[in-house]
Amino acid sequence: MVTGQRGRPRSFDRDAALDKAMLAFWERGYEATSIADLTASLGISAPSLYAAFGDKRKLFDEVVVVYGGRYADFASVALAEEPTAGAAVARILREAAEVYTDPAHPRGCMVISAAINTTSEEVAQALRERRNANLEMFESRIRADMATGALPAETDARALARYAGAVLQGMSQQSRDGASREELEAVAERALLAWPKA
Amino acid sequence: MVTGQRGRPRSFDRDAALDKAMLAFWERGYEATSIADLTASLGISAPSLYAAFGDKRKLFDEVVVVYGGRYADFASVALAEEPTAGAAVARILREAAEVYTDPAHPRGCMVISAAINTTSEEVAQALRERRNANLEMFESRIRADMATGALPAETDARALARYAGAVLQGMSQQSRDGASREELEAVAERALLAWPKA
DNA sequence: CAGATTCCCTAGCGACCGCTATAGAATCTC
DNA sequence: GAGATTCTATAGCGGTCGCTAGGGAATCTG
Repeated sequence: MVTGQRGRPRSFDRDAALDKAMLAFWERGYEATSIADLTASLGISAPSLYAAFGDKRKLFDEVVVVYGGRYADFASVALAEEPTAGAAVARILREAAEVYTDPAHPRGCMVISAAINTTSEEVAQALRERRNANLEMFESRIRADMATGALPAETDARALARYAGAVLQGMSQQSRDGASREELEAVAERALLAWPKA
Repeated sequence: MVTGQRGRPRSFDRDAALDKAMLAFWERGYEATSIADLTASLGISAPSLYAAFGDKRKLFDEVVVVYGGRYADFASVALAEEPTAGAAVARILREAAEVYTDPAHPRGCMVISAAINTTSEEVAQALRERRNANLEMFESRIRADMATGALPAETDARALARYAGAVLQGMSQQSRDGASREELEAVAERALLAWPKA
């Protein structure tokens, strides 16, 4: 006996709705995106949204997971695939210039911009921890290079990781302030000139 | 005949209240700072606030002016005083590391962080224009250096200005994410290594 | 088909938002 | 002193916030 779904089936595509919610949160941020905005964007009513996703906070948490897998993994992929931290950061900055200005979705990085100035400290903290986790990914990759000699042994790994993170965050802001892909690519190339030589 | 003030005099210091409002907006941003927050911080009731400052938006506009004069002028001062754009940017990044982490006030730059993700597009636009005006200040100073030969004639002035702005914005974000003054100073020194040689 | 189940939407809850009508308190001019 | 003026706070306006009760609609099982 196959346990088929009982009762009336959901009349909308949950994954498609999640995508629309992601675009809304990405564009306007967590707090400025109201439930009314979301129900309008997703084309469903509030009770359907709550039945499918729990509440606004849980919906946002799901959105962050989807976003991370689709638009933020390029960083950890580059860190894993490239032979050195420097090559990985170079690839990440160049890809960021492209992703942050892709007209297919809102500008910049959602993890960076969606929970600035929110009254919900929990949400702000969740994204802050994600950003700091990315910094630590950078840092440990830099330390690995220091061990192999790809970076000088006296490198300040934490400071170098912060530098990469700061450039990324700055590029995200610049993209939302109107910078073009070409301008961001020039920023990336400029920033890479400061990377320490082996 | 001196036209003395008629009627009951104001019972609070308007400038001191403006300072307190600045700290509140700086800490939490424009939208997340409610009138109730402000009346609590300033120690006055809502009608007194409205009588003295007009409305929330006008109060914020005044706050931005005060903030600009007290915490953001260091950039234009450096651009005017230092002999080259490079020297000015070096001074600005180093001073930013200090100002952004000064325990006497909230972290980071209010112009950068106070109107991200606001439903009031007017306020967001006002600060965005301020940021872009700063970029243009950088750019024209860079062009001046190109004219005197302090920078190569083929320098991409706009891209270089964007780079300086991106690093500043990134440092502001990093400071709000917990970076120490020393870490930001290291980021500044790292960033300066990418500045073009004459 | 009947009955159970699960979805859908309308309507509206209490809380907070920015803002203000109103009236009393304090200080001026005369 | 009287009266005009301008401050003060209480109390509350209409609107939006996140969220949900309640009842009808659609699809399941048997």
